[in-house]
Amino acid sequence: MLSERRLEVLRAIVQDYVGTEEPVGSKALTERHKLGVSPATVRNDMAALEDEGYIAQPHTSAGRIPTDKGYRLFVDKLAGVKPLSVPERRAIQNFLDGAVDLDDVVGRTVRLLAQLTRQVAVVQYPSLTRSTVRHVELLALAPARLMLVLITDTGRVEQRLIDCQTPFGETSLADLRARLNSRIVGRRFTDVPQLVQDLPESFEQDDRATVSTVLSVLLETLVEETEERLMIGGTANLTRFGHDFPLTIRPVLEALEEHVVMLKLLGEAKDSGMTVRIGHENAHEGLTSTSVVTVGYGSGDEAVAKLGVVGPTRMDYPGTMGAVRAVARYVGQILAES
Amino acid sequence: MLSERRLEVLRAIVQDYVGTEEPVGSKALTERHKLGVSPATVRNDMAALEDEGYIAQPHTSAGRIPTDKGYRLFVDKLAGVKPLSVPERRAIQNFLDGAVDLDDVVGRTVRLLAQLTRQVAVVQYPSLTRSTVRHVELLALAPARLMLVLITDTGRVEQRLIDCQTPFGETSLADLRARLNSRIVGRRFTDVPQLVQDLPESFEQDDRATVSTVLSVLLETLVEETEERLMIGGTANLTRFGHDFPLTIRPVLEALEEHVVMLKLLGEAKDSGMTVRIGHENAHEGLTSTSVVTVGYGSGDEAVAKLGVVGPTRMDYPGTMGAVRAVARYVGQILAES
DNA sequence: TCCTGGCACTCGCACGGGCCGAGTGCCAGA
DNA sequence: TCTGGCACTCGGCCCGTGCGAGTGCCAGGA
Repeated sequence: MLSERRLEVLRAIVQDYVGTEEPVGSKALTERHKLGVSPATVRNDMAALEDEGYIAQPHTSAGRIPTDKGYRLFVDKLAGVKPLSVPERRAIQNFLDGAVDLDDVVGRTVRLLAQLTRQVAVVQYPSLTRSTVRHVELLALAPARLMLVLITDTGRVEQRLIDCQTPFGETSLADLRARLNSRIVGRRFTDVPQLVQDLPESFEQDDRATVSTVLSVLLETLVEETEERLMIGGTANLTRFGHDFPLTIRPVLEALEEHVVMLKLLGEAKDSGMTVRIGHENAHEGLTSTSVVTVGYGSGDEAVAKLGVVGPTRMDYPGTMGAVRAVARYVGQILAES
Repeated sequence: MLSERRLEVLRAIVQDYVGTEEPVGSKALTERHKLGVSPATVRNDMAALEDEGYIAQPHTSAGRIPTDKGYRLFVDKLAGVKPLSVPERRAIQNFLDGAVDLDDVVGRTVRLLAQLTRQVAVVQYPSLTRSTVRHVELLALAPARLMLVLITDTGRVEQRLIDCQTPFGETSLADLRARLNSRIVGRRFTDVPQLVQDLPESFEQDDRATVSTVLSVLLETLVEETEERLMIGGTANLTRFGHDFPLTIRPVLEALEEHVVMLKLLGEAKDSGMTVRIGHENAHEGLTSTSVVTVGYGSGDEAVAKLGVVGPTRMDYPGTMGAVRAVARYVGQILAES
């Protein structure tokens, strides 16, 4: 177990390195922090910390920098979450209050997070897995061509074109529309499949094929709808990443563009509370030199989606965590109001 | 006026520089291109080209690189549009054919363009100013609560909730729906206002207020719908930009994130035909070291939106223009089919 | 008039040596 | 267990040098 002072040394190293972006040596440490001991003592402590794998030397005769493991210890034991200042909180609220619809809320949140943390912001759209069906509409565009319109309780609308093999009569259409709506309106997406399972059987032989087609398109649409979307912003902040540019940020940009990757990343985080994944803790290869801070947000007590930031492992963890948490809270409030 | 050969020299310089990314000298030029003259002659030509401002030397005793003006001449007079190969065309078609809805079409287009050109792709959603109404649906969610669903010929769907002061009967609703559709289906957004102007008068006194409300929401939606959106992708390609990294790409990333800026940029381009803006020809400051190749696309002969790529001024113009044009054509086809 | 070969010149860049200094590990003493 | 001292390491910086690509100019020839 590390002594109290050694932890203090580690904290000082992390803080200094985050501030200066340069390896920190024993002498500089004693000058900037009131550790109450001499550089020589600090050197011994540093050697111990290095043995344990918390810090490392880029090259002999250079200062130390924290390892992923070092940051992990820092985040878990040494750092708190730095609350935002009152003006910052007020600014967040003002900025988010101006949003007019869901897209706008998410867009503003992304910009806000990116600006506050000076890092890349990732905001997931509220998930629809818990959504319900508000209405299903079926329109005949042509004798053998239907349009299916699905309206969700979150206000989203999806439409699909359906080509049928055989023409579908107006009365059959009205019938199907009515039966569909009476069965699934107000029900959750996940419940729909079994609710409509036996529907084709109750139709005339001639219409069954078409009904089945319509149902399969409907189920497909529901599945697609529950697919999660996200918005990303602040990528320009990647330019403040490090010195060895192209190599570092290229994979990050690539990962960010693959929304699937990012969604998986968010999915791996805890549903409630804040998650910090540091460097190699991130499964995706392109993100092993980044840290990801995420938190769930929601209109009630349940988290409906997640948001967070992606930045260099050398980031200001307390400040970032504070900003992420604060933004998540305010977004939750906004969603609850609307 | 520049002689034929000097133009040829300029073309050779542009081609070599685009290929190697290094200043090109007179000797290398004569070796790689069959100019039929000696390096000394080429040197004289280069001096003349430099006097005219078409090429420049990064430093004395280095080769020449084209200036923005040089690229401009190259694009206008010396370069054609390089058609894509048959396999490439087939790949485009296959890739785009898999799209299920408008978002998917745009998303696939962005990825395709980014991959083909290895640059940043920008695709504007089909603008609705020239769009026509495919269908309007009115649903009663509650006695005094309606939902308006607007479907456009480009496949976009918008919905709005409408709270009425007085309940609106099912028959009136069906009536309004039918009359609305018969008047505006197939008509342009811009024509809709005058087409529905006198509609309230033909309804019972009791229903007029509601009809007016519905109409005003519809018109509002049409206006909002014409607001333009865009999707951007392939930003990872920025890492292949140049040598002096952070400074170059930071402003570009910032400009790309400001969709307003990009929309303005697209708006400045010609509506029909291809537009190439080189370096300082771009009004936005962050993009003065980039070239932007854009072209309109649409389902018919009219362009409904634009797409293009943003890359370094040192780009393969013929190839890029070919890819942009081809993608625009196929996207147009896809939109026309659906 | 235009092209060509030749020649002297310029200058960026890569290479190598030497110096400096920050930082280290170790050790003996308090 | 902490401290001061000391020798050592090694990366970064500065500088001088040599190389070579590239240039401009000029005189001669088609």
